[in-house]
Amino acid sequence: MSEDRKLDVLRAIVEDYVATREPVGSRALVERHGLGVSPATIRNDMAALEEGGFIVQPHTSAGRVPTDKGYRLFVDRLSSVKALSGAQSRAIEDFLARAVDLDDVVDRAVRLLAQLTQQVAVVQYPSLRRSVLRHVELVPLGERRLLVVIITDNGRVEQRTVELATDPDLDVVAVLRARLNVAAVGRRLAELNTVLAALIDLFAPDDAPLVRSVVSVLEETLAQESEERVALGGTANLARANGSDFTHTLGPVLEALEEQVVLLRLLTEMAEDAATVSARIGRETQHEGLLETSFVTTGYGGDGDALARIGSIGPLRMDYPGTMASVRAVARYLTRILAG
Amino acid sequence: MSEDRKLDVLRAIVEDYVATREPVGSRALVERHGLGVSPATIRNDMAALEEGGFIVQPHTSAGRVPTDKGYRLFVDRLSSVKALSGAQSRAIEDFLARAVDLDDVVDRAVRLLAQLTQQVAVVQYPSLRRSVLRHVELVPLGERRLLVVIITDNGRVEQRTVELATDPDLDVVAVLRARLNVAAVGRRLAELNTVLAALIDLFAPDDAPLVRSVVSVLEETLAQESEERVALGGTANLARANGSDFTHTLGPVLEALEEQVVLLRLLTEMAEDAATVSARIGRETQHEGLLETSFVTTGYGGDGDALARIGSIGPLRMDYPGTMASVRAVARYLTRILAG
DNA sequence: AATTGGCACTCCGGATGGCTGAGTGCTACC
DNA sequence: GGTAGCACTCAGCCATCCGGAGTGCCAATT
Repeated sequence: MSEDRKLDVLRAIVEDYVATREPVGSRALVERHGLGVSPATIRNDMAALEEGGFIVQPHTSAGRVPTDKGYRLFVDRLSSVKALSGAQSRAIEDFLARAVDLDDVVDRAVRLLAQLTQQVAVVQYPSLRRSVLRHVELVPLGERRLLVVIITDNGRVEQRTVELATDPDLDVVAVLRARLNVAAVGRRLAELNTVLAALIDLFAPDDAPLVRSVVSVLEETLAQESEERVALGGTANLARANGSDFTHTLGPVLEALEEQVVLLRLLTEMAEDAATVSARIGRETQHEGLLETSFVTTGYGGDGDALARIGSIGPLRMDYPGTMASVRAVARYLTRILAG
Repeated sequence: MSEDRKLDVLRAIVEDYVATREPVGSRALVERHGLGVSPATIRNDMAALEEGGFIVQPHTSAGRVPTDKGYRLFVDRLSSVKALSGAQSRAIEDFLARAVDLDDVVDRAVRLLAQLTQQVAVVQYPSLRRSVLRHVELVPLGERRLLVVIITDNGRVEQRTVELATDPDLDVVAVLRARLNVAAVGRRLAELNTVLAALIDLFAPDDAPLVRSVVSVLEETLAQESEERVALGGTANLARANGSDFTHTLGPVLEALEEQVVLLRLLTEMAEDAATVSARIGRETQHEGLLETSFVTTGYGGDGDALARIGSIGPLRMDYPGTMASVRAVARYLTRILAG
């Protein structure tokens, strides 16, 4: 009973099950794949695989179905990421390039990935903390209010209004704007706190309240944005007439998807993974609602370490190589667009 | 056979069916509501109602179920909008008041309404065209790019970058910024086009390309924003373990919800309705996927005519009075927050 | 003319039972 | 180790049956 063949059998089971959504038996296996042995032999191998926890039978005398562990082995050792066709690549790039602003880029990426994988797409907004400040703008709004606009190098714009005790002195605002920009532009937002603190001392005591307000709003915004946002799309694919994978377990899945916290936790965890394209399979997601679900993600927007992540969520029996290919492709073009 | 009793019967059928999700028969009807007549009498009334197209039986010898037309009559003549408890009102106001910016307000409103109605909530972003310009900011970004930021009185911020042929002259940018603000601030965005056109002639021919670029970006943004965006929440409520209303027709509904165009069309149509809280019931939505669905909306943010709309989507057999109450309540507080 | 009681009729939904076919595990054999 | 054969298991399907809820209609009552 060769080890190699056992792995071949597992691969074949995964592929067939993904394709047909039916438990796969020994006969079908030898017929559809060119393994040069008899069903009985395969049965022995399957018994061993079941022993190892890679496959199970839904009931006595049915075919076998991969377990989480089986898919995991498949992903880690038995599959390689497909390449997309040239036409597809061009279509992706083209579609993303039409975006008018960052929100639009994210929106398009979500729709695109949902379309490509026929699953749920998730795109995390580029992290404020890791991006580089390009400009800070202060706009007096009258009524003792000041608008603070933060612009980063990847096109993200964040705004807050500050309520002041008195109408601001326009000259002071101008000076503050200038100093802020000199001191902070070109720095990563994460390292901004120290720079900002030093700034306060440069102003006359009379102006301190204004400066302090603005600085604290900036700090708050940065702190708050460590809890990031994600965009979601393609939820309809979960219920697709075609693939009736969930039908009844669908509620919990939708609930999990609405809880951004859950997605964000997973995304952050996966950022630590060694592999460039990383996967969480079934119970690996550590979340009740996602038990029958896998999540494939990769980073984007980074030179070196990524700005944020993009991913696709689908049934346990998803087309892993295909999904990984799509996710990686969209991430690449996304990176290119944001850099350009 | 009194007309009044027939209507009472219809109301009772709707209420019972909404409560139990089971076709309701003549016996149950006389028992649960204090109609002082016998089941046989009710049967006659029901026959008449069926004749009129207000109810149907799913199959011979089952109870009756309201039709779209039946619900419509119920909504128009047989129900009145419930009032919310004081505690509920305070909770709503409180929750919305914590928002930090416009996006957050919208986000909170969606979550709140989804929670209140246990259905899908839809909030349209306040229209740019109807709001008043508060400030335009121009930020040179280097590399021949200029960021244009548009700020409206209700806190919405829109930004675009402009690609230029040459690096802009900073003095010209400053002048342009000043003139833009003088000319445009305080006006509704919809009337901006004419104002902007006049502006170009004030500049020297050398600067015309710059001015022209900025102006055309502004115009584009306004034009583009007539197709607005909506925020969605509570989709998980559709598949709630509790209410298995769709189970199998759920796919098309999710698809429809993802198509913002569909929702926007409905919202715009409903803005024309006379009633303050307006409803589209079943086929009235004119959309395949929403056949088994009703959509209850109302405007918000307006003094007089509304800035945008907010609404709730649920099964045909939703609690109309309750939903209408929640929608109206959230809209009111939303209006208050945006005005403040 | 409206209401009511009675009655025959319809039909859904769940329960029961038999059959089939796919698939397995095992054992004996190469 | 690989293979062939065989007995066994069990989900899924179909057909049948039955009870109950609910109706429509008619004749009797007020």
